[in-house]
Amino acid sequence: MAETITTRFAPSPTGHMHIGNLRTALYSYLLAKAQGGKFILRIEDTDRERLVEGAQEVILDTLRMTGITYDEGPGKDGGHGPYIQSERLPLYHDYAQQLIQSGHAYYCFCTPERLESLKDEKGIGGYDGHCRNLPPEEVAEKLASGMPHVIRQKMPQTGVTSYTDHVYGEVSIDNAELRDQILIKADGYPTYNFCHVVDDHLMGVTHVVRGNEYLTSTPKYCLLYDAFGWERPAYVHLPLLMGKDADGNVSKLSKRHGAVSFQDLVRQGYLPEAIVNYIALLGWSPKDTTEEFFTMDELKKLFSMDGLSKSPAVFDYEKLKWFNGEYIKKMPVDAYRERAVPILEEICPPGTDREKLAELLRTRIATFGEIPERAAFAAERIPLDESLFTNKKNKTTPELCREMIAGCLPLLEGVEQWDNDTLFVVLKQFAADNGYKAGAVMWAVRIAVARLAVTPGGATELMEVFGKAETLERLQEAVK
RNA sequence: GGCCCGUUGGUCAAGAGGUUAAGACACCGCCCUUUCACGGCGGAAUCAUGAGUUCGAUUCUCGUACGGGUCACCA
Repeated sequence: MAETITTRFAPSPTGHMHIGNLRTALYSYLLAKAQGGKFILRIEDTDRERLVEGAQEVILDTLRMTGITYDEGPGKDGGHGPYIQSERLPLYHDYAQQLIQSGHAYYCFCTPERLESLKDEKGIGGYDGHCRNLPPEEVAEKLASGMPHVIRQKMPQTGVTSYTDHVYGEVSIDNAELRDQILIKADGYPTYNFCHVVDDHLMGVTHVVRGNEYLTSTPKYCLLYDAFGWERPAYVHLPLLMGKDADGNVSKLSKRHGAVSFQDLVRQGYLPEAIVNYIALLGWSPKDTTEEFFTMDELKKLFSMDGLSKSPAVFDYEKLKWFNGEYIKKMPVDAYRERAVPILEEICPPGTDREKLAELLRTRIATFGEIPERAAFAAERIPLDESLFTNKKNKTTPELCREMIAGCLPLLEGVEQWDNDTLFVVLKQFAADNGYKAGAVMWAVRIAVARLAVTPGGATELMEVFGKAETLERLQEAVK
């Protein structure tokens, strides 16, 4: 049997799902699934100060909405639980003790103040190893007296630590660069640096997929594996997602670049499928195809590590919008109506044909969030700006427009079958009978009805949306 | 600042020694057309830079520049 792989997604419950995190989850999931492997979800809630209520739900909801399903995780024990780090505390302490026994870790009693004094004016400066070689008696004494302490990893002070990343190749760091990082904090909780290593090993994770901000700290984790005598996992570091600010500067994607959480994007009217499709292509590209549209199932078949890019990718909201617009066009009619019509029902007067309007809007919106704005002209009669009547191509003027509208009004009043096709025939005939250009009549009527230069449909389509009564009132208002 | 990583059009990107250097978004033009949109067609636009290796470098090597990441009792 072929060797099976296991990946994981290990988010912190921060209350929102950053889009970069989501992409990490996606790639991690896809990597496992592309090879028939296992995907684990683990909650890393060891930062007690940043705990947010309900945050775990946000994570679970996001995964459910995007179709990223885990084989093991909270509520789905696969024999490696619990999957929430705060419920695994004794484990970490046992392993930390093991490291102290073997001389790979030690107690440190330095105060936060002393640590702070070690930093330079730019806030840079690491631990100096002050407690590295405390006499055992002193340690025992301080421990017995209940003095606050942390446990630090003892780094080698010479030599080089290297590992091979699947994206970036060999990465080497001088051990002298490594500081004695904290494994167990003063509050008894482990740091990410420590517990993720313990958990990944215990849970059988074979491939660690994460953002490239961990690229240079990975040697420290490798050293931990070595200290325990555990086999190091394969590392797959992902290029970062960047945002571009108004000045054109790029940096790690954050709130200042716009909506960056999955929840925000959904709230703005983006479809999960579109978001997934777009971010799948940010930092990865499929082989042998220029295709842009992929379902999760297709991605699962296509994903492979050699399609991963090394360079950071700028998140382009324009392209996301385009994807979303395409997904909206592809939605089944019923699903689309279910989302669009309620929005229109809230803002448009009762006589409006909301379903028709929704249909007209469909090819013109990129997100559902645009609907209220695009339909505002139907929500209420905006004042008519006479200058809109002037149109070069159709050679119309306000005077001519009023004349044409006044002329066709009686005809329209007699129309029984109030729909686009009928109205179009009637107005076209009216134009022909009176020596007007059809385009000119359409222009006049559309402007008079919508009071907008750009509308989500032609004159007669809008007339159908407004209904007979509202249309006639709007037209009469225009020639008064 | 030290260390690490990266650099193909405005953006996402394919290509990995010899190519007219794909494709997509955005942009521009034309067509379709009762406006806009959709759709169709076309266009402009890229290998950061210097040196080396080579018959030949976008592709390999080194330097430079620029960009990013990281140096927490955060993950």
